[in-house]
Amino acid sequence: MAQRKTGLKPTEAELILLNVLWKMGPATVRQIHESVSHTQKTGYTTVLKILQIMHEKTLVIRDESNRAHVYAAANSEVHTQSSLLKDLVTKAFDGSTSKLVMRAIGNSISQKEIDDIRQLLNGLEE
Amino acid sequence: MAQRKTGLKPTEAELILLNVLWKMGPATVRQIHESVSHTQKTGYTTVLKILQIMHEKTLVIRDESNRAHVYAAANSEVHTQSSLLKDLVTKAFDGSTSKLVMRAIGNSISQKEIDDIRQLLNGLEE
DNA sequence: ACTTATATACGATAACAATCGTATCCTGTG
DNA sequence: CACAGGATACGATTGTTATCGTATATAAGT
Repeated sequence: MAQRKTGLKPTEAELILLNVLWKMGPATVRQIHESVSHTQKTGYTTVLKILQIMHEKTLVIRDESNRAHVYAAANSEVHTQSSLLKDLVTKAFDGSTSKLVMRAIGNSISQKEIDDIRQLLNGLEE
Repeated sequence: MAQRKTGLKPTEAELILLNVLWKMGPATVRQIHESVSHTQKTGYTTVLKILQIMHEKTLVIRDESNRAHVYAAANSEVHTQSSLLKDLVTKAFDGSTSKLVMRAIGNSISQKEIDDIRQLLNGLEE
């Protein structure tokens, strides 16, 4: 029931690694594992394996010119965020972005965040 | 790497069934399957099985007083939506709700939706 | 050249998700 | 009361995710 073809959604663990790559930029497995091990207790080869799988899925690209391969996210953070949001909108919000937005806002949000959003709305209108 | 204890996230298939229950209210397996089979080609016993699992996970409650058990969502749509959003915010938006909101709005949204959101922001401010 | 440290590759495993087939169990009707 | 229709229960199967252990390869010192 999951799509394998186009528009593949990163799994839980994959998303964690992508976040690291977006923050750090291209990095070796060792660097990625180092970074991730602050919060996760996952082993080195596990991270390696996940990255290899992500490579097959083309979620990351890698430079193999050096012995220690250098991995980088294949898609931008923005692109991936949009994709995940779109997925959630269709599956849990009846396809309505505004429903999602209003639910998100309703949850809890600061005055500054409200201002930021209003600002964005103004910018959108022309 | 998934939490089993509290705050359990419905899976793909489970979310589809929850959506049906939210729309229809309490329903039997047959009714649910009927409704879902318009868009999914899933079998009757599959739906039954998923509902049984959801019952174990307490995602649904059921009334067994009649032969055909009557299932109902254990949590409200709003509650579940909020929970899913919170999950996504922490995993893909660095914990920032406004980042998520702005990304969602940036995606594509109609004038009416913009108005709706602005309305809500105004209401929030006192 | 040998050894050591470090990389990747590969295969196995356990948990979970999704899907059914089959068995079993009511229950209303003739 | 027997039985046919329809409901739940119970595995079994397949695919995916996450996790490692072990094997193998390679580069750098000594």
